[in-house]
Amino acid sequence: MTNKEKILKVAYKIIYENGYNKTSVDEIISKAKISKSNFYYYFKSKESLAIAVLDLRIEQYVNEIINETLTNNKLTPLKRLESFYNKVVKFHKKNECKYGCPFGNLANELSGKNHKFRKKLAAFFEQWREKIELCLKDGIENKEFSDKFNPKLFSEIILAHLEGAILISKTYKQINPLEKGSREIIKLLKAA
Amino acid sequence: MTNKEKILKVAYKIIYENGYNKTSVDEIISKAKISKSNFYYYFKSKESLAIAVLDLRIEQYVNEIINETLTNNKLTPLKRLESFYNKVVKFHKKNECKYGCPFGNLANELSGKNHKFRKKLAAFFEQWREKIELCLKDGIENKEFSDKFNPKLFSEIILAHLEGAILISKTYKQINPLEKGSREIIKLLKAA
DNA sequence: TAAATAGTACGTACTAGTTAGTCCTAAATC
DNA sequence: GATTTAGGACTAACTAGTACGTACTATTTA
Repeated sequence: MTNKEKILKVAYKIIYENGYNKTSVDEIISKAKISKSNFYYYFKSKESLAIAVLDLRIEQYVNEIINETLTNNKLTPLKRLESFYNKVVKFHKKNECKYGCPFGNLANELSGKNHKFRKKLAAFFEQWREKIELCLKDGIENKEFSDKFNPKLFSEIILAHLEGAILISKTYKQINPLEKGSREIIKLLKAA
Repeated sequence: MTNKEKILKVAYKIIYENGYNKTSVDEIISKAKISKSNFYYYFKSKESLAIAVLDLRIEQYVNEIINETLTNNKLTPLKRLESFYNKVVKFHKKNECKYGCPFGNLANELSGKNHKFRKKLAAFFEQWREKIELCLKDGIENKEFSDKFNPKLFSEIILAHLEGAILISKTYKQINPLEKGSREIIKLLKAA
């Protein structure tokens, strides 16, 4: 692993667990076991590192979560949505709900003050929502989902609910709000 | 206004707008125009001030928002929920969606690392959810809402959706996700 | 030989919190 | 009635620590 990769790997974890502001360059270089000059050889600032880390996370999330579930046309739309929720629930269970959503956290912390982060996160949320919308459309078409839902509006609700449920699960330190809430939403979609 | 009240007033605003970690005692005393020693005369730490501010916010939110809308039995359950959403939407419109939910923000920032804040926020969320649940129950009883919804489960969804929608509205800098999402949820509840 | 890496000391800014003491009022004492 | 005392409200100056980022020298590696 190159030193640049080490930095990214360490920062990827710390920024998620502690947030951007609470992550220090000193902590990153100490955990990555590299020198500070080496850090600034690869990244011109803490912010530019965090942007790189966010890009990485988005890329991985799209490849490993979204493309495997929501846009996986080996599955029926219902199964896509179920497997999506299952993956998300599994992830947060593994973390004991401690850390919240990697994107929601940054959006909350930074989007009020930092335009760069805000725009990147807004674009990602929108991309994500579109995948949900497509899944809903397909599901309505093949009659797995009730046709009384407006796919665009309901995709917004699903995404917002997901972000809120992850936050509340983190606050309660219980998976229930996320797990039961998502199950209920699927039930709702199926109901005719 | 006493100096203690000045501190609370200034901190109330700054902590909401900038978060706990990004709010410094120096900024508070500078804006409140008091000395640092005077600050520590009234509050033993920055944290204890923030707890006091949170208590104040919860009290005000219960009195001015929840009791005026969700548990206002001069209104029908449907009107209660509608007026609740209207107040929330109005609040965030006024802020240009910039600052998010005062409680969600703190939950996001602190509940992973600070037990005191986490417990207080979890208790408040639960209290809030119960009011929504009651409103739903009443609405099902008087047939304004469809009886196919489990009030407890759906109150969890409403609260989670609200928190998520506020966050996404903040990220997009647009009221749409919150405003249209909440309207859609009410439509859903009414549908038979 | 040029890119990559280490080490380390700094500079500047900011942070939470402390110290030691002043000012003033009101009650207690002589 | 004059003097002492107690204590609440308040202040300026300071401490000790952390943060990001830079400077500079020196070594390793491809």
